[in-house]
Order: sequence, then C-alpha cells, then structure tokens
Amino acid sequence: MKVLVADDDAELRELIAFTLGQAGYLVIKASDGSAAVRLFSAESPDLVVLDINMPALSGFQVCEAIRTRSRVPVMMLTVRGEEEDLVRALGLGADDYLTKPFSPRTLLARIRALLRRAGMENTAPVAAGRIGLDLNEHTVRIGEGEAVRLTKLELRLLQMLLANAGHTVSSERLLVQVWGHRSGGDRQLLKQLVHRLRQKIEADPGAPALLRTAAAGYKLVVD
Amino acid sequence: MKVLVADDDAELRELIAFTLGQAGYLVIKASDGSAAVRLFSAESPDLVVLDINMPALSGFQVCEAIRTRSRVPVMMLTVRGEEEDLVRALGLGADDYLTKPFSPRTLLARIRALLRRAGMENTAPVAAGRIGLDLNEHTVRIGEGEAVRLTKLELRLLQMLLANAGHTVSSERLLVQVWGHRSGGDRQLLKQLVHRLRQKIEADPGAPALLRTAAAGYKLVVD
DNA sequence: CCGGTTTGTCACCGGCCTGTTACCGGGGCG
DNA sequence: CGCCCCGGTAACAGGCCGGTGACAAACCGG
Repeated sequence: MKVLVADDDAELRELIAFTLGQAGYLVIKASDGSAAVRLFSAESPDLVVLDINMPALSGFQVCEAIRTRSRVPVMMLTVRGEEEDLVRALGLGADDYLTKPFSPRTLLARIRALLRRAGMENTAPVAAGRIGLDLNEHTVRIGEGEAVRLTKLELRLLQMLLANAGHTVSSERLLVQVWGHRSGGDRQLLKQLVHRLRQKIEADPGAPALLRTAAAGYKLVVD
Repeated sequence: MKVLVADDDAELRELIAFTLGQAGYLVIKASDGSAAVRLFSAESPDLVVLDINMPALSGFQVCEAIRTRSRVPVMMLTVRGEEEDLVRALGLGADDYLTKPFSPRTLLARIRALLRRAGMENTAPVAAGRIGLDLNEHTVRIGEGEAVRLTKLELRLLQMLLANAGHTVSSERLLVQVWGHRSGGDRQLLKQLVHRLRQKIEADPGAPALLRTAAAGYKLVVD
C-alpha cells in the first residue's frame, strides 16, 4: 500500500512518513508540488496526503492535476480557521482534510478510513524498517532504492521473514510456510531460494546484511 | 458498477441502457424474464432494473427468483395507475419503482440513490491519462488518436483495468469480473483477450506500453 | 435463415522459475 | 589429521506461464 506525502515542511513531512512507515505503509515523499505531481505519475500511490501551502505548485493545483486522471483518495492538510481552503479543497475533489496541528494517531485513523472507503483495505501493508513489500506488484523496495521484482516463492519467503522481522525463523517453519512441505530433507530448496533472494536484495550478496543466517534458520535484520 | 436492465420493449431498454452507459455504468441487457434470471446468475450485477410486463417470466417472478439468493437493489418499472402492481412488487422485495413514462434524469437520480443506500456508490471512472472509454459506442480513444471499436469483453477488461489504473489486477480477479468464472483454469481466455485488446490499443503490440504484464496479472500504465 | 463478428479452444514457442545435482570450504569432533 | 555435517554457490533440465497464430463454435443483426 503506497502513500505519497507532499509537504514542504521537512519536520512535519518526516513525522508523517515515520508514522505511516511504522504502520506498514510504503511512503513516497515530495517536498514541493511539482515533485508531488511527478512522483504521482511515476509511483501510482494508493493514497495522497497533500499540504496546501507548498512551493512550485500549491496543494490545490496538485489535487486538481491528480483528479484529471485518477480517483485515488486525497487527504489535504490545512491550517486551522481557513474555512475557504476547506471548501475549495473539497470542491476540487479532495476526500478528507486535517487541520494542523493533528496527532499521528488521528492521521492514521483517517487514512485507514479513506482506504477502507475506497475499497483498498484488502492488501495489508507489509513493511519493516527499510524494507517495504508490495504484495500486489510482487516487488520489494529497500530504503530509497528501486523496487525489485520478486518471484512467487521469493515473495513468500520474504513475507514470512518480514512477519517475524528481527527474530530467527527456523528452516522447518520456512519450508512449511513457503512450500507447504510435510517432511524435512528439502533443505536444499531453502538454500537455493535464500541465495536467489540475497542476489536481489543484498547490496553485497557475499556478505548478507539483511537476510542473515542464524542458528537453525534465518532472520531478517531491521534497524 | 454493473446494472442489469430487463425490458421487452427494445426502445425503452436501449434508452435506459444508453442513459446508464452515459453515466458510466456497465449495462447488461435482457429482453425477457428468463434471460434476466440467467444473466443475473452469470453476471452478478450490482443493481437490477425490471419491467413488470415481460415474456417468459414476469418482472414479479424474476424479482422473486432474485430475492431467493440476493439482496441486490431492484428497481421495478410499472405503468401508471396500476396500484396493485406496486404493492405486489414492493411486497416481493423490490426497493423502488418508476411509473412509465419517466425521464432519464429521474431514472438516474433514483438509481444513484439506490446504490448509495446500498453503500455501493463507487462509480467506475471511464477515463485515465491518455485513455478515454466510451461505454455507449464501445470505443476507446488513446491520446489524440482515432477511436477504436471494442467488443463487449474487450470493453469490460479495459474497464476493469481502468478502474485500477496504475495497479496490478490479478488474473483471478479479471477472470471473475470479466467472465464471472468461479475458479482458475481458464487462463487461456484471458491470454487471448489481452492479446486481442493489445492488437487494438497498443502502438506496437509486440512491446506493450499501456497494457503491461505484471506479476500474477496485468496492469494499465497511465502517465 | 444467413453472413460476419466475436468468443472459445488447440497447438506451439520461448523465456523464466524452480527443483535437482554437484562441488567447495569451514568448523566440530573423534 | 581425517571425517562429516552444514551452508553457500554454480550449472543444468524440466516444467510452467505468457505470447501468438490458426481454427472452430457461438452469437448477433438483418
């Protein structure tokens, strides 16, 4: 589940990004309006959070641009007491708004409500630390890097490790959860799959930093 | 959003279909009661418009049949002054009615109200990026190019992809939404349909730019 | 009922996934 | 020291899946 966050206030932007990342969303950040429009095209996020006051293009203009080609949920951020802004934003097709200041908890609740309303709530967000999984697209993104395509099995494996991020998962369990295998003996499969996955996600596959070998299994290291 | 329209009067049926198509609904037409029941099973529409006087099975009978297995909104069409019909229709579980003659505007307003009441009011977009769908003419226009004629299935496929523009739609979902198929196995159909659609909408069908193959499905690229 | 269009089915190809075998190297242990 | 177990790596083969063309069946409008 991808969310585009556009705000020129770095502090607020990072706070929002942190909150959403924590909740498992994949966050794309933009610090001005034109970047927001560009990233919207490039990333096709599932939801957009727009500050109204931004350089290059205002939140209004960005919203307008987005609405010419997509019905993706848009949440606007306004400052208290600017009633006209609200009216204008909703008139342009924004779906919800928040007046600053707001609590992260409120933001999260509103965003979940929007996604639910848009019928996108099916795909649970899966992410931890610098690793973001997109189950729909079968891709991972490590930090700010490019999204990498994964095969079905690689995705399953990573999903299992991610669900237990930071903790060792035994080979036994991985075999069962990825292949549905009953008995052991198929350790080779797991070896191969881990190897192939490392080739894709590790900066140096020879010295794994993320997908570490642990006693009787593997673990995903997140910071 | 699928609507099943059942009326033996071809003229009225087409008028309704045109009106709804214009408004962005996907219309399924039936010219008699038994066809209506069959199509209801096959298509699982989100709303049904039923004329009372029809050959094979009357609107009453169709409504009754539908109500044995679904709570989908049903709108009945009656002739003025047949009070008993109204009572009987509503007793059978119809949600609303219109007396002929009625204006297209009225029909649309009532249908929207019904869908809203049922909590289904997501209207599928008919355009995104450079792609514009005309549901009435069964055509697409790519950018500034010529409008291309599409068949019923091609149109539905494109509509589904367009409703999720920029996101991968799994083969499973496409099969269900385009054919109403229950289970897999019919991947071949989808392959063919995609192939045929690409021949029509892609500049170079050998190297698809719009209708891309993605992991476990397809996606429409709009930028 | 007829002719053209649309849709479903079959066969084949080529590329990528996946499972399999083989080999290497290190650490524990007798 | 030699053996063995274990994980990592490479190479390869079979199979699955998507793309494509051809053809048959079903459908549709007149």
